Amino acid sequence: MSLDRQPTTTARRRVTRQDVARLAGVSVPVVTYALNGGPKNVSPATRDKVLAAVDQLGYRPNAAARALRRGRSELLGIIVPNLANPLFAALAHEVEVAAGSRGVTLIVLSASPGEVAAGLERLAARQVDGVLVATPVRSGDIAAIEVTGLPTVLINQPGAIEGIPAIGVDQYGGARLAVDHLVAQGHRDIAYLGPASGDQRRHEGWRDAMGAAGLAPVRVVETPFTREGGYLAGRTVLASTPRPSAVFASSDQIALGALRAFHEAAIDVPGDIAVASFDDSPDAAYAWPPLSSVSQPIGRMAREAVGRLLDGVPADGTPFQQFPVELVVRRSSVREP
Amino acid sequence: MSLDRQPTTTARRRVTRQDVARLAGVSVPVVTYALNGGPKNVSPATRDKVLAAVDQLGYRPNAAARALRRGRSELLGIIVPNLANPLFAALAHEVEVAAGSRGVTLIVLSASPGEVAAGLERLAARQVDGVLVATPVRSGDIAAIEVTGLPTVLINQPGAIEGIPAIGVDQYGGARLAVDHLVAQGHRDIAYLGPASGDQRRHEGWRDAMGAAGLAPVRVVETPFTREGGYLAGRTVLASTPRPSAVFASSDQIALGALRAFHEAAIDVPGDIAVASFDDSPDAAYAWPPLSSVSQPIGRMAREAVGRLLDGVPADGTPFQQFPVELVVRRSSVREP
DNA sequence: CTGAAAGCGCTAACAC
DNA sequence: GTGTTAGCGCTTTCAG
Repeated sequence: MSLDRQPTTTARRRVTRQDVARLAGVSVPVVTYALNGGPKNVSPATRDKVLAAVDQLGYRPNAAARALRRGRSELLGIIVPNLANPLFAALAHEVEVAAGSRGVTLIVLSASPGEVAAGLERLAARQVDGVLVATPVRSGDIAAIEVTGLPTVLINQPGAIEGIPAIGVDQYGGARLAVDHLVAQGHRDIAYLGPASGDQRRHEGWRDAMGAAGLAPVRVVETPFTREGGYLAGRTVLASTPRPSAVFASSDQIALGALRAFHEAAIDVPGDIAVASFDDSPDAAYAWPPLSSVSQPIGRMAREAVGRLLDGVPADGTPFQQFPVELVVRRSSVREP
Repeated sequence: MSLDRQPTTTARRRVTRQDVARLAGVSVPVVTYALNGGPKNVSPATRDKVLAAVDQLGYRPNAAARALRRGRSELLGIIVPNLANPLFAALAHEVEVAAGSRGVTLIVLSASPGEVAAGLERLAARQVDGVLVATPVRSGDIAAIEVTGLPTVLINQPGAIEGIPAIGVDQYGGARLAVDHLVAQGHRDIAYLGPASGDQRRHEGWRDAMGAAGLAPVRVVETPFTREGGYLAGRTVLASTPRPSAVFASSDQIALGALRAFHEAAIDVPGDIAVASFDDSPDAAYAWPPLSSVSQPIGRMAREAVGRLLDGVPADGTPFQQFPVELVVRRSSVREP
């Protein structure tokens, strides 16, 4: 008899729509209508009563129940290679903000290229409404995307793959921009630091920019997109004879690593070696010297991706939605910035 | 009559335990038992049948339904001030990995100090099993933590607050470590760069280290924990007369900004000004010169936090679980590293 | 404008 | 070892 007492001031345990309905003196569905602006209208008076009850009880709707019933979770997932990489941290941050402003919550998953499919499975089980994949996908992952049936947008990839929509920049054009700039600074011997096999548009951009300037694209130092890799690549560059007068690093992380190698060897940048790179991640401006880098409009891309995932792909949408890049010139590539 | 046909090879739309049970020729609960190692045992033969059916249909359990039923979501939340800050990116990454290895998924929320309570509400609505709060909490947030009733662990805070358990390092001791080191290098005039009002243990550590060395702790340049703030603080330091011979930056981000200001003014580090800082975030080692910094065992703290959230606080646990810090000495504070 | 009833997919008693 | 039953909290027909 004392079991179903309802406290009048504060909530004790889990408060449900039941409790709110009881306190407001209405039925459960009416609470839904009032709260959701639901499928039905509610008289202002009832609405106020409900809202008051919600307030008084500290009622908080149960997202799991709602997701189960509606089949949508208001959850978005993002798969990144590594959140500790400033570029992906910035991307995740922008996506989180964009999603949050629409009442949607973000799940972050770290997954290296081999783990993308597994990540998609986990997100699908979570009933997310859509997924943003920033880890480079392999062919097997495309199958996983299709199997899960999740709305998916690729980002930070060379382009759309087998019909999966993608958002990104013209990586080839961006790389040419950077290398053209180095050429314009008078450099004739420009090394490429980065991945060189597979679908590497930045590598191709370097190669063609060199070719277009009548230069031989022969200096390639292969390295993954990491600071550590960049450091080793930088040392390799220093060990080569003759030393190139400039390097194009295919990511800021690589450039940062190379910069460290150059500093340790007391090589002046840009005096002895000029450096340009790609991504313009937040740390590029605070490197020393500040890095000239090809900037991607991460914020805009994040908002667009969230929009596409939540509102559906525009019917007339091209599979690959391309955003403009811009070369931000800083000290690392010019004497007088 | 053709409506309930079940495809024999691949799943078409949403596959449920129903479908699996039907195909395996068992009842629904048995599927649960087999999949979960459930409350009941299942004969190996049945188990195999079930697993085969799961495989064949591409069945994926619905996490929303499970969460609704069990009252646990296998979801953890983390609230950070800004994911774009490398320290918090590293923290979130470690937490994600630790959670993932236990089958738990991570929700990331960016929230500045004023938004923590709102973030907690959102996470509570999501039925998360626990929350890690890395954004500095204010008194009002404690109430929110209590109202939501969520298992919460504070991290990156001065200590436990009003009984909310916390994980972290001895910020005061870490700061003293860094400043003592600068003193040992012969510096007598060491400026403090960072927040100085409120509960700022790092500031106190600097002050007391100075006092212990018989030096006057008079040089304070207030700045928030950002690169931009550090840059301005660095310029302020350069404008002061006489110029201090060393600075203790209360975070790496501040140090990075100051470093930039010093470079722009062609001030040699550590020759003209030595620098030491706090956090040892991933970018500290790749700054130039590499930053001497007080290192926090982020990975260990992340794993511990996840453990506490998932397994409950050990009964004998102290409210503030302290991890050791370590000063990593790099070039920024010594002539010969 | 409001209410009664059904069910989303899963798990946990409780039988058999 | 396996099946039956009930219900988590919410939304949605469908009646009134």
